[in-house]
Amino acid sequence: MNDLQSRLQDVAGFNAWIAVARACQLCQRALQKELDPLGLEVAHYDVLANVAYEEGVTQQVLARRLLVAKSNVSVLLSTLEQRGLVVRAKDKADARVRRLTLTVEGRRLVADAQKLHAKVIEAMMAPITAQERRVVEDAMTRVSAALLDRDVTKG
Amino acid sequence: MNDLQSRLQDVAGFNAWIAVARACQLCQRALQKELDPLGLEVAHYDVLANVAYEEGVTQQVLARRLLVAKSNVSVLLSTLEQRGLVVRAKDKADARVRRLTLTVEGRRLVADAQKLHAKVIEAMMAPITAQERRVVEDAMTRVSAALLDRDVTKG
DNA sequence: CTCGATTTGTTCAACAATGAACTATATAGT
DNA sequence: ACTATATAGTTCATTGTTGAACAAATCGAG
Repeated sequence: MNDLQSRLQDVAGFNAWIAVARACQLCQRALQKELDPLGLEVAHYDVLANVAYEEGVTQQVLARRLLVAKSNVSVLLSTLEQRGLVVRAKDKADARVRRLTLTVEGRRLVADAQKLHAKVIEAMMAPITAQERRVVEDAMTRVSAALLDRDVTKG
Repeated sequence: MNDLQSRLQDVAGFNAWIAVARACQLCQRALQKELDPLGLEVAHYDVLANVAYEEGVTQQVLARRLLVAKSNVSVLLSTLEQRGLVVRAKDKADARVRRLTLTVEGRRLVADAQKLHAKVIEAMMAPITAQERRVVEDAMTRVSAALLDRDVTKG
């Protein structure tokens, strides 16, 4: 097999992936710019949004879901707790785990943030048809599955 | 308009976007794991790959392309230069700019790294059909355009 | 020509994310 | 019961990334 001149460009899916990665980084930036006025980092927002989505979630689960280190979640929550946005409550059944809930102010802030987040998503998804969105979601879900699979298999 | 119970989930394209973001993070991780044996960070690889793609590129252009701070590019290049992988040559016409080129060893290393990168992309794109790839690339390109547009328009 | 405004790249201080080491609780095997 | 193992969360040192301040070179309007 002659791969002397095989270039990365020629790998099937390479250009598609570059487009995905670029869009992702740009989205991250746009979201951060929107959240700035709320004094909220994207990382903090991600935590709040997930707690809002599932009250009583634990830090470990949160870390796995957000794909960040649990030590990071710990630090982020310390800040958010000091700001009075979340509370870490001890679990009755298992003294190790802290169940996370939002305070009233936390709920208010995350609602505001989600409106801004929705604005960004709507703006950037505007040029994409409903059918394309379905294809993208479906394809990316399978990509994630393939990556997780590989991760489990190889290491 | 009653948006009292409007949730982020209901925003068209939200779930598609979550899938994209998740796939991106997982890919970043998988790539890092592959590059570890070469003693290469993804950030360093990104720089090398771009210089390989366009020899003589400047640091500013590189920073814009990679969507990172130019100060970061400066630091990354210092490391890569010390490792003997790239050279920063003064431009004859404009004494401010440094033209970047790979050394022989840099070329060798980036070739190895790109083989690993190709492996990751092939693995994760395997479950996606050629047609889907086209849709994804096309859609994500338009998403990037929309985000850049918004960025320019708004601030 | 020349003075102000831009552009390229560097340095530095602040900060955010990580992995490793740690404490404490819980679970399982004998 | 008792030890070993695993899990939840914290702390800390290290590292990477950023934005701001800066120096050097270029450009441009008058």
